[in-house]
Amino acid sequence: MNWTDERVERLKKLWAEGLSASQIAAQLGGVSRNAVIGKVHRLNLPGRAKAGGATTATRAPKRPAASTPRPASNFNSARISPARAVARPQGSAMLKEEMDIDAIEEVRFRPSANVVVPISRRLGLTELTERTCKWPVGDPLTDDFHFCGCESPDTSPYCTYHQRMAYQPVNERRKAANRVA
DNA sequence: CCCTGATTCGC
DNA sequence: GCGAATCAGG
Repeated sequence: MNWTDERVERLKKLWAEGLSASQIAAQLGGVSRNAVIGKVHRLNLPGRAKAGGATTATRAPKRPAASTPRPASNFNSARISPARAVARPQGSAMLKEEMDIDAIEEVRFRPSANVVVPISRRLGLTELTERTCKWPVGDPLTDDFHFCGCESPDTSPYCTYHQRMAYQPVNERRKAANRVA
């Protein structure tokens, strides 16, 4: 995974918005937070530490809107807490069963307390490339339908977040749904 | 422990 | 230039 101009621009933007290095790494995909931090330094982007010492982000106590829910377009939250916030509030058009499965996915596919959800780039079908996540978002019958569009590794049609969902067998998902219901 | 960013250094 | 390993702090 190399630092293309496009990825560097996204890095700069997200860093300027105050997202943490690990969050940015999740948005870009294919890089670690260390890689992001390293790149930030090489680009001479303004760091977040106090001048001088070898210490850390003492400053930047209030990050803009990064770790708190964003404006709330349907998929654009940076973080969600476990049992909360369904990622696809396509409410009216969504089947009840589908909502249940989504809710379970929120809980089942979390590596830790928080799940970093990629910010959908809301690409249309014709905007997809080999390396963009092809996870569909929303109801295909509405104008709002789009694809995740985040960076995906060439080994998968999906970004790292959606791979977890894509590879979960459907019957497993249904069983899980029944268990809870 | 979870997280943060900063630094080092072999590649 | 890159980023894993490590450090140091919250």
